[in-house]
Amino acid sequence: MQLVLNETTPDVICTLCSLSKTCLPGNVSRIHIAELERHVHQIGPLQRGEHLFRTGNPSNELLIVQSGCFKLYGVDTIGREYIPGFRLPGDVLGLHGFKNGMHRYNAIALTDSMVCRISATRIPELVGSIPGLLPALLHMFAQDVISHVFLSGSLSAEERVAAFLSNLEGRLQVSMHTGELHLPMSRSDIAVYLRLAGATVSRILSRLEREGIIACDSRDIHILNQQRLNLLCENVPFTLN
Amino acid sequence: MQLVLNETTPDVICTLCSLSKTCLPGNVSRIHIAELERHVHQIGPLQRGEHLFRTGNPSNELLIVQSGCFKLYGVDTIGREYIPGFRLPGDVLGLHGFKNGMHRYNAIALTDSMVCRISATRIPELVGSIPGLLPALLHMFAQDVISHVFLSGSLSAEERVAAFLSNLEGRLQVSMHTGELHLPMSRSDIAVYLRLAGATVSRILSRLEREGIIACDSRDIHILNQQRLNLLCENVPFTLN
DNA sequence: CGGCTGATTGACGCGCATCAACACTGGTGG
DNA sequence: CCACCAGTGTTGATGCGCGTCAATCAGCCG
Repeated sequence: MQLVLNETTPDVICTLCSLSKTCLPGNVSRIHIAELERHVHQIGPLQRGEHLFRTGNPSNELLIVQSGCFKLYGVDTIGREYIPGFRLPGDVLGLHGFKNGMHRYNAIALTDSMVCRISATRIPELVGSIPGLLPALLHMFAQDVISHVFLSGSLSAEERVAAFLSNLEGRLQVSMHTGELHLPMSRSDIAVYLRLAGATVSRILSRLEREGIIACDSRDIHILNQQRLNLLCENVPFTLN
Repeated sequence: MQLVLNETTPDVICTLCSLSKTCLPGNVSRIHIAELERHVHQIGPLQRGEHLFRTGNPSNELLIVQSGCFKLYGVDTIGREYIPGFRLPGDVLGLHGFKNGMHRYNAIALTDSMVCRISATRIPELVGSIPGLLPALLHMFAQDVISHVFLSGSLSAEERVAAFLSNLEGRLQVSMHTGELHLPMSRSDIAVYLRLAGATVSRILSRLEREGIIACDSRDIHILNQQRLNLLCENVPFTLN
C-alpha cells in the first residue's frame, strides 16, 4: 500500500523547522525560502509500522525526514533481510530512486514520523530559481554516499557496534549530547544493518557494559565513557558524519 | 601534486564520444549538447600511476572518466589501505567532494586515462538552461550510492569475487560481451576493495578455475561459464549496476 | 496463567585472516 | 647470455572471530 499524497496539505514553514540549518534551506537565503516552501508538502503523521514506500513504488520525489525515524530494508533473493540504513530527522530518503524512478527498498516508520516531500519534476525549476539549492541537494547526495562507505569497511564486530552507537548518539541528540539515547530499532535490526548476527550484537553490548563503557536497559543506552567508546572506533576509516 | 588545469584545452565533442548515451548527455537533446560541451574540459592524458586528485585537494568540479581506469583509495588511521571503488569510462569521480568541497580519497590512474571536467560553479546555470541535465546528474549520484551498497553486503569471499568479475565484465566490455577481460588492477587491489585478504582472492580465483568457470592468465580473465558464475552471485542483493 | 516475541548467553564449527614458503614475472646490470 | 632482485601471485598450515544453533530468561498481552 502506498500513501496517497494530498497535494493540498498545508505547506511546511521551513524557517520554523528546527532542522532548517542542516536541511535543504541551509544555504538558501530568507528571500528564496518562501518559494521553496510553496513546493514542500508534508506527509504524515505516519505511525510506527506504517510504510512510507515499498520496493518498486514509483519514486518521483525527494523525501526528507522531518521527525521520527525510518528503517530502509529489503529482502534478498534467498529471503535474508538487509538494511541499508536508518533515516533520522534531516536525512533524505530514496535518493537511489533517481537511478530509474523506482524505489529500491522499503521504508517503514520505526516511530511516529513526519516527512517533507518535493516533487522531482519541480526540482529543475527550483534549482534554477533558488540559488544555493543545488549545492544543498548535492551535499545531501554526497552525505548519502558517504554513509554507505562506513558499512563496507572491514571492521570487527566491536568496531561496528561502537561506531554505530557513537554515530547514533550524535544524530539522535537534537538537543544536548548527554550520552543518553533511546534506540528506535531492535537489536535484530542493528545486527542486520551492521551485518552481524543478532547474538553477536548482544554479546558486544554486554561486553561494553561489563567494561563500564555503556549501560543498557533494553533500548535505553547510556554512554558512560565516550572517550573509551571513541577509542574503539578510532580505526573506522569513516564515521557516518 | 595536483594537476594544473588548462582552461583553454580544446572542448570535448560529446556527440562523438562513445559514452554519450550513458554519460551526462544521455538525456540531453542535441540542441543543448553544444552548450554543455562548451563547459566540458578535458584533463589528460594521465599516465598509469599519475594522480588525478588526492585526499584534501579542493573539489569544485564534476569529473567523469572518458577513457582508462582509476582506483580510488585512502589510508585509514592505522595505515591500512582501503579502496572505495574503481572508476571506469562513464563513471563519475569525486561526488563525495560535494559534501564539503574537499576530496575524500586519492584517485590514481591504473591505465592511461582521459577525464572530462565541469566546474562545479557552472553546474547550477547549466542545470537551469539544459533540460534533462539534472536528472542525468542525479542518476549518476544514485548510481554511486548504489555501487557502495554492494560492498556492504554480508557476502562470502566467493560471492564477492564472483560478483566483482561479473560486474567488471559488464562494465569493461565496451563492445561485445565476449567474456574476456583484462583486469586493470592487481590482485591485492581487488582484495582491498572486496575487503578480503590477498591470499583469499587468489584461492577463490584458483578454485573458480579448477571448477572450469573461468580461466586465468595473470590479469587476463576468460569467463568460460557465465551461467555458473551468475549462480554464484545470485544471493548478492545488489549487483553494481 | 500460558503463549509469544525479543534478548542474552553458552557450545561448537567453519570461513577467512594471518603468516610463511615458494613460484613467476619483468627489469637491471654484469 | 645469465645472475640477481624486487614485486606480484599462489598455495599450505594454523588460529581466531563470528555465525549458527539452542537453551534460558525477561517482557508483553490476551
